[in-house]
Amino acid sequence: MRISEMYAPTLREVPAEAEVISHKLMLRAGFIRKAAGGMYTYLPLALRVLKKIEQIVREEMDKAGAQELLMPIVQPAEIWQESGRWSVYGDEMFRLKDRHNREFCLGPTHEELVTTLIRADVRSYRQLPLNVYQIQNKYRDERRPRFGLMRGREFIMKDSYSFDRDEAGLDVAYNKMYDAYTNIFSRCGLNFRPVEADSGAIGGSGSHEFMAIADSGEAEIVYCEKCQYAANVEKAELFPLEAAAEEMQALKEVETPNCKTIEAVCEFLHLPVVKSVKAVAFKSEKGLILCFVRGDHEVNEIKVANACGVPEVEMAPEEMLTAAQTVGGFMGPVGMDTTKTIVLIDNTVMKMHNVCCGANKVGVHYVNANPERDFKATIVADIRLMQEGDPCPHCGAPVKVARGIEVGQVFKLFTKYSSALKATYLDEAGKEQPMVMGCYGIGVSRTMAAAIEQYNDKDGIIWPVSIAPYAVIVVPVQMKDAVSVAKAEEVYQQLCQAGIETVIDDRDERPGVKFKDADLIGYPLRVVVGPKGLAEGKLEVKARKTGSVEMVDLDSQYIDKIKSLLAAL
RNA sequence: CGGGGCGUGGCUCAGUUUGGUAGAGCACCUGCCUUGGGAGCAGGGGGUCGCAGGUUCAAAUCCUGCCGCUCCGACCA
Repeated sequence: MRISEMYAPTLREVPAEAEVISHKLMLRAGFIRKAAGGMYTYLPLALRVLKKIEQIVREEMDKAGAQELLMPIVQPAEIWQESGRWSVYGDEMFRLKDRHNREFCLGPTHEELVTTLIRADVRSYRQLPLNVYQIQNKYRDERRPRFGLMRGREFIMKDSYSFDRDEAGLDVAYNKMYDAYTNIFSRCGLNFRPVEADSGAIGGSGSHEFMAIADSGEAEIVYCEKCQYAANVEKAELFPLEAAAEEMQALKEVETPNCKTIEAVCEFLHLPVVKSVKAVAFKSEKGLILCFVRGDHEVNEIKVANACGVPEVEMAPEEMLTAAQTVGGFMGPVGMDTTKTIVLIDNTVMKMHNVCCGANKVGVHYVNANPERDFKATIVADIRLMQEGDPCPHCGAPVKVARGIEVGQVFKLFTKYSSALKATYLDEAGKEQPMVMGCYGIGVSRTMAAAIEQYNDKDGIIWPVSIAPYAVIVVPVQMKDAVSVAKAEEVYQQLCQAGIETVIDDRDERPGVKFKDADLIGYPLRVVVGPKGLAEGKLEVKARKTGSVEMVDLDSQYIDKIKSLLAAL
């Protein structure tokens, strides 16, 4: 490819709309252009990267026994009504009608379509197991698309679905996908980590997310350096913390005027924050949920929802609360009617002694409150958010916290969709059984963005060789020097013939312009051909990643030398 | 959906407070010159100032409504 002919318009300045580094660099380096909020055109360079990633995905999926197919993006409403998700999905689904006024949606995911596909064709246990996948655009009308390709309304996804006779079969399929994903992200050069993820209403030990480690990631993960434990904070389980034994003191009301935060109360009463209990109120389909955690802990909303058996919770609006509750800091568990309101107490709180908590009166707290004697729970559960330094649930060592970009997820669906959509098979006994399903997703376009988030510097992108749009750029540096221009052309041709994906910057531009563009786009190797090097019979080969420059003799071995330099990256 | 910010040539932005001939840099075109890290000079093309109303002799500028983008929050198979 000749740069003079390539459609890759680079920008000197960053468009104002971009916030994260991958978005800025993809715009500046001529990889993407925005068509609408959360929707982007992939220019030729980006498409090459996406195809590289897709190829890796295909190879690993095929190796794991999955078969590629392609389902329509536009899906009929009926199957979504049948699964019950037509109404559940809400505004996040792009909906449309055809000329006959029939309803459709743009597929946000394909469980319904694939399940109705398979149920029509698979009747016998002899046809199982089956694992199918596709790579196509998905559509989710996000409330807040952001960060360029990291959270778009249209994005490229590899989604696959496994169908098995039973849970043992599902485990096999799941583990194959887990391994395939590990191979895929390793081959893409990502710094990633599989973490345990929340599996919501379906429950079980049924989900892992593959997180590309990046500060710009939207997800928070915890991990243990001693054992291999790693989890999304939403999921991370916590055992109750034991508090040292103490003799119970008499419950006492104290005036705490103007103390609106737990820190203020504790300071006023000269108590450590770990001796206090704070409250957080949520709204759910089961009504008000009052949660209590230790003063220095945070509530994990996902755990709250799971503990109460509701699909989701949100912060309670003021009108659901009393004055003492909303004025702040004065809500407490003592005296609550646990049959009328859901009082959800963190398991650590139930181990505490002589604690300070709100007295449900403005300006008043209790001290020396004790669980069981002074307050009870409707539900006791682990509802707090794991924090840095909390004990690892596997080995007890203090955990670390990091941020990640979710580039893939593997999920055991069990019979959620096969039951709803009646996807059954006949077993050996001729008995009808629901298929046991798993689903597995990879955000292909997001993986490209994640790679840039991980590999960049002040000059631009630094592509891992495996997914770089081209491996090598040849730069004739003195366009007036016909000898070196001709030599550059020859080198370019020979590298192409050797099967190395190469471009030549044949533009009549000054060297600085070419170098800046090459750095910005992030070709792994840059081969400069100029009078200086040629005088000594050498090429100047610079690695984008390390910045190291090597003078390579322009002899019969130079292509092998360049190949080995590429392999070393 | 709640709260903030912003919409002026392809890009980055000034001009809006205090109404009076639409600007700069970059990019683009022509020529000269230059060539190892985004050169220089000269000339040139390109903008219904987001849209629609309103006030005014006169609106990028003031008023009203709408749209879009963006940030924070909420939300997220």
